[in-house]
Amino acid sequence: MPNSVPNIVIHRLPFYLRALEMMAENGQVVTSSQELGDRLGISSAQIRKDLSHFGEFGKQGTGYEVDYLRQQLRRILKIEALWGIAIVGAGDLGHALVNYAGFRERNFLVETVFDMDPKKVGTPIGSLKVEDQSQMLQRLKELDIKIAIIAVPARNAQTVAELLIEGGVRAILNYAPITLNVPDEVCIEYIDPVIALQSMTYYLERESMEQKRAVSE
Amino acid sequence: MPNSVPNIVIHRLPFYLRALEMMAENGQVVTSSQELGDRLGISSAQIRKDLSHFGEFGKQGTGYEVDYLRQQLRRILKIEALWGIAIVGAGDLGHALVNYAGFRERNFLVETVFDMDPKKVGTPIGSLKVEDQSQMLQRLKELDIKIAIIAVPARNAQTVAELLIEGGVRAILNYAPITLNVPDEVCIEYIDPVIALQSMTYYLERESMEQKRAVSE
DNA sequence: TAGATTGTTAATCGATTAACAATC
DNA sequence: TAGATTGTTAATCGATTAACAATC
Repeated sequence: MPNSVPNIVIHRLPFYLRALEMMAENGQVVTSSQELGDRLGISSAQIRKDLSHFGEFGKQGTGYEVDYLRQQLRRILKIEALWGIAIVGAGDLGHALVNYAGFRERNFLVETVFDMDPKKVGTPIGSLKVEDQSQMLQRLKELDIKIAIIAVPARNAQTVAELLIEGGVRAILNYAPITLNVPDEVCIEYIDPVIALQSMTYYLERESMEQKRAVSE
Repeated sequence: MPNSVPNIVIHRLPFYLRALEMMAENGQVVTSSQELGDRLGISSAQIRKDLSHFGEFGKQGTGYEVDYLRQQLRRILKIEALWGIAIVGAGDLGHALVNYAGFRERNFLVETVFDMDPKKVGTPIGSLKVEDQSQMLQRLKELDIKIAIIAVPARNAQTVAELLIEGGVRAILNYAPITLNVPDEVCIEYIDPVIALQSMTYYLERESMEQKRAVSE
């Protein structure tokens, strides 16, 4: 794949888009790499460089039209049309995810939610009903689902991932606190709040006299 | 700050730790940079290099003692003792976070949860009661809270962040879909599932005949 | 025209990796 | 001893930034 765009650039584009969406909401018509950079804590040069991988979207002297750049970024990220997603795991987290309005607002539609616990199967969450995980393979194919979110305990996550992939899923957002093994052609992203906290405590000082007692093991 | 460890290295350490915790659970006594790397999809050289910023933890010929390296990483990340955290926002997400057992298991204790909605104040979540956001400043100081999680709508997030910082918070995990402006000395990490999804769709193909219709604006 | 800002180049900076002596 | 694996060096690779001609 010659001249492929660096992954790190792709990961910044959604942040550019998010800032542009907000500007558009506020009725702002044009912006500049300088302004975007200030908002996002990124240099203006980096923003121009990143965008230059995909074409020329601005005008010298004036900057970028918010609406146009927003449309272009949506096209580049392939999020102009709706993507259906499946959620696996109907615990507290699964519930919160199914009910999260931000997916629909930003063109992702939660089409189905699965759980392996017979007591949960059939119970309603929002407008959906929890489906049986044993039917997952078949249902994923029926619905032509390409994106899934894993919200099951760590010990089940690898098995679930394999089942998802067998069912045709090509992008996985994994909330289980474990690194998964997936083929190269499958995209995977991780969300683990504890990992995020742990990389901040490094920078904190333990200053208080009375340290809180550690959990005994 | 001479010779400071790159931020990207700090961000990998929690993943090393998470893998080691799992090995320890399985009763594994020693590991190698090779094995850790294979598990995490990272080169063995990178793992050795990362660790070398902090000292020598292995033995030539045999590798690393799982338990020892785990202890050292906990010390480096300053997570040997318990950290108290506050959660702001008692919606679906706030609920899921307060009830998430993974915090306690990994040495973070949710000490309090706030909301600005009078109807939510006083209601129980797990063993906590939702507190009034107007009391937040005072309560943060009383409890000596250094770490907080923002789980409020985007439009309120900046104000909440400023209040948290005024209350002494030095590390913020922000779930609101907006980039926040905080002073240099405050750590901030972001979790936005939609951003994670959007950087995966770039790599997906729109192959199906019938594209799902986009949301109209 | 004067001022502003883009897109792009080249230089700089930083991170990753290959390789290997040291040594368990 | 032979095999394995560390910690570290130097080379490579890639990303960021400064600077500026082009031009709106």
